[in-house]
Amino acid sequence: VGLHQPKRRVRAPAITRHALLQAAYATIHRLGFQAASVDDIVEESGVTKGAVYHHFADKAALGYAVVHEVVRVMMLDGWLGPLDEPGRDPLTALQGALRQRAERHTAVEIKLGCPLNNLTQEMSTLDEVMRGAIETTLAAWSRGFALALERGQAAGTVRRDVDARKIATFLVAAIEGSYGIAKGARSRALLRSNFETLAAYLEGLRPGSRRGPGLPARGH
Amino acid sequence: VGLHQPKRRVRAPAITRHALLQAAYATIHRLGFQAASVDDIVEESGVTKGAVYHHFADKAALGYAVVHEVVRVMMLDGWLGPLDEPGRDPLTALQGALRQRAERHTAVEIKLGCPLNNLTQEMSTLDEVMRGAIETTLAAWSRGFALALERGQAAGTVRRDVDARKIATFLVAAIEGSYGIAKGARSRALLRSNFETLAAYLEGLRPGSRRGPGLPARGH
Amino acid sequence: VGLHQPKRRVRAPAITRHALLQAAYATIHRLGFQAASVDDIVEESGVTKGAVYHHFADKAALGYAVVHEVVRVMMLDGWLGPLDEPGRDPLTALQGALRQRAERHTAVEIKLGCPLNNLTQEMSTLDEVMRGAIETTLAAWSRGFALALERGQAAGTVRRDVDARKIATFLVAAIEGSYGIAKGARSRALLRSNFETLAAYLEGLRPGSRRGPGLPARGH
Amino acid sequence: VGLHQPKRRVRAPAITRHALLQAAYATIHRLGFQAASVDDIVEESGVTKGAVYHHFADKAALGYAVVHEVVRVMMLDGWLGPLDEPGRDPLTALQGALRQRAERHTAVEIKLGCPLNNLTQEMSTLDEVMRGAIETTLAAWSRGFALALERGQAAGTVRRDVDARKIATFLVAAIEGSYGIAKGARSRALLRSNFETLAAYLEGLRPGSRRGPGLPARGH
DNA sequence: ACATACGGGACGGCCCGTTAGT
DNA sequence: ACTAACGGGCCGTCCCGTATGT
Repeated sequence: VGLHQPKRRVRAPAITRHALLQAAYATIHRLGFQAASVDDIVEESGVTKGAVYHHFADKAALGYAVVHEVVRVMMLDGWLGPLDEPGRDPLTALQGALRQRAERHTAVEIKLGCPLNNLTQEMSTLDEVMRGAIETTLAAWSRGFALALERGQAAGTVRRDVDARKIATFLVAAIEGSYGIAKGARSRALLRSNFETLAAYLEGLRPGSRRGPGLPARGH
Repeated sequence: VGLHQPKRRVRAPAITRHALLQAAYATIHRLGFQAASVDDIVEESGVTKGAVYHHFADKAALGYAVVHEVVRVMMLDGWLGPLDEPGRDPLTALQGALRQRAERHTAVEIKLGCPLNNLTQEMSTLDEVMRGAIETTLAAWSRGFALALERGQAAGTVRRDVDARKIATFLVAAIEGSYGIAKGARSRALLRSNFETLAAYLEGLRPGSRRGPGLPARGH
Repeated sequence: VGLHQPKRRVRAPAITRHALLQAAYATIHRLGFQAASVDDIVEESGVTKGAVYHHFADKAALGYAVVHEVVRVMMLDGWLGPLDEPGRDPLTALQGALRQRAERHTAVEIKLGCPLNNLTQEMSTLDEVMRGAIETTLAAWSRGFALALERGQAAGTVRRDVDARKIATFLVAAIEGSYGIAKGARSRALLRSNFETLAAYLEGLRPGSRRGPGLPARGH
Repeated sequence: VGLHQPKRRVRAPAITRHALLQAAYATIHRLGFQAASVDDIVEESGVTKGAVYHHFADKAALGYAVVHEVVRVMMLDGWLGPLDEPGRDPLTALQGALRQRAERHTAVEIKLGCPLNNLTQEMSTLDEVMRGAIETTLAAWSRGFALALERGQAAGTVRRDVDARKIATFLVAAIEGSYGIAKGARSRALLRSNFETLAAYLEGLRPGSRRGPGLPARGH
């Protein structure tokens, strides 16, 4: 009785910090930023509160770091990564990504929604710094799409009479909106349907396309 | 001594309830559901906390009522109302609504985002009942779009080879996504751009359309 | 088991507030403002934390109220009250008060020191509002002494060639200093000695006094 | 990766200890003992927390050392030093010191008060060991005054019919009280006024003094 | 139908001290 | 001798809900 051995004491700041970021990311994704208490994150990460406030000035700073170091990387890797594969035109790559996404997500992921979108709606009016971090991520994402489309235009795989940047921001909005609606309806079918519609829309961006930007064919 | 007269005593339950709903809506729109404390709402409404818990079981119940009685009505009136005007085909009506929206919103409204979208992302994983209220609203909205498109198809103003319901849900997602992105970037220009892209997309749904569902023309 | 009846619920705001002020005064006197935790005060008063933050905005506001409503009244009643007795010249009254004070204080009171002096030294650099409350009290105290001395000068019981206000502030300083030193040395003898010296000093303020403001005679 | 050079490594224990004491003194003077966190002192001193707990057992021990090695020396040097000058009688020396003090202090020093007095009121009920350190300092100070007065009595420059020790403790109390009141009122004028009154009082201690222990003359 | 006093329970954020490491 | 990661605990604040009273 009374023998509760002291904690691990491993002295590995980088690992501790990383564990903290991951736990914070997961908890915030699950509960939202405000509902995720520091104690929740502490429990999830296995480190102590003292460590949290050693590595981060306050809960907000932890949140910023999560956006910059976890969410941003995750989003850009996930959506811009597929566009970098050589030998594939951007439209095909994007369509492939959309198709994969809807299926690959677990049920809970669909239920939890896109972490970036969640944070945007919850926090961007409450914390200007976090909004900045979010905006930076959104801008990088959109710019990645725009650059890919412009490369496609230069290579002749994307119609040249469209505004690549405008389409890029629309894509981001439509993707986030789809995640958002699917979260609200808790429905993978909805996410899939919207991603299909978006893929069809992309089809219309190909140079030869007659009827133009695709429309979802009748009868599912 | 001890003489400090109490607040107004106006025994008007309906008025009190209405004031409460409006104040709750405004405060939740401004701060989010969790950050909006009951005391905030009390202050905004001018009534007292006793009145709140007389009319509503708890803060959650107040939130549900806000979704059902304020947000839902506001959304459906705003987006489905224009479709009911006689003599206008649904596509033109929708394009008109999109054009108006981007301009009519005040700067703070753009900053605050769409209340329904905010609530969806913030709350639908935290409160299943509220998610239900949200889903109901989203479904009604989407169904309104679908019905209008189908009427258009029957009337010959909308192409018949497209899935009206699928397009309807896509429209809802794209609209909400656009509000969300614009909120994150705090940019009316972004909202306008996306709504223009969406309007162009709708253009492609007209029967005679050559190039198909419109694309944003080059050069701003 | 598990039957712990709810608290009293007496609904007597004035009494609650008074209990809070008294408990806060006592706890702050005992521990100092910073070391007196709100929980200490809650425990001492018997009310709950919710009640504290209903009656006072924060801990600081409670502290201000203690200064204004407890400490100030206590100091002014204690030191200026004796000067109001009719038929006694101010010097005699003051000398009497000094004599009584040193003896009447309990050992713990001497150990705890003068609450006003404690707060002055602990808090007046940390909280400007509290310093204001303290300064107000000190000024009222000093002014009370000055007015009494001036009345004495008018009545012929106090020498007219001295600056009453200057002497008044000196008396306040000497009294507070004596409490402070006695607290540091935890010695009633020291408090008594200094009050005697001060009483002798006052003797020299009488009109006829030859050798002038008294000095402590040799040989205790 | 992971390359971020540690702080200066200067292996100079005596210097480190001295820097720590000075920083602790300054920080405690500024904020009080309790409000001065170890991290504050660490930042002010430029050393690290490890160094603090290498040189001192805990925060309290650092505080004791500050009293013994900084505050005590400073007080005794400042007030007893002037009395050691050869060829000056103690009363004149003390009057000179009083005159100088009020003027020489910077505005912030007056605002911060006498460190010994601050510590006395804040800490002597909370920490018995620190109270001991304080009492020792006060006793030495008082004894220094008493010895000087007794030397004056032997030399014929101070009246022999007064109790030197009693006057000495009174002087200490009046000085500390004056600092305390001036701090509370944030007023140099008040400190000056009291020191003048005290100087006049000392005048009455001279052997030939007619009117006796001086009183502040009328008119400013 | 409403007003206000109040109960109780978290939560964010220090803050002191320890210890693995150099 | 000194650094910095970390442990654990407490404190002020706020917040939701209840209950008494009008």
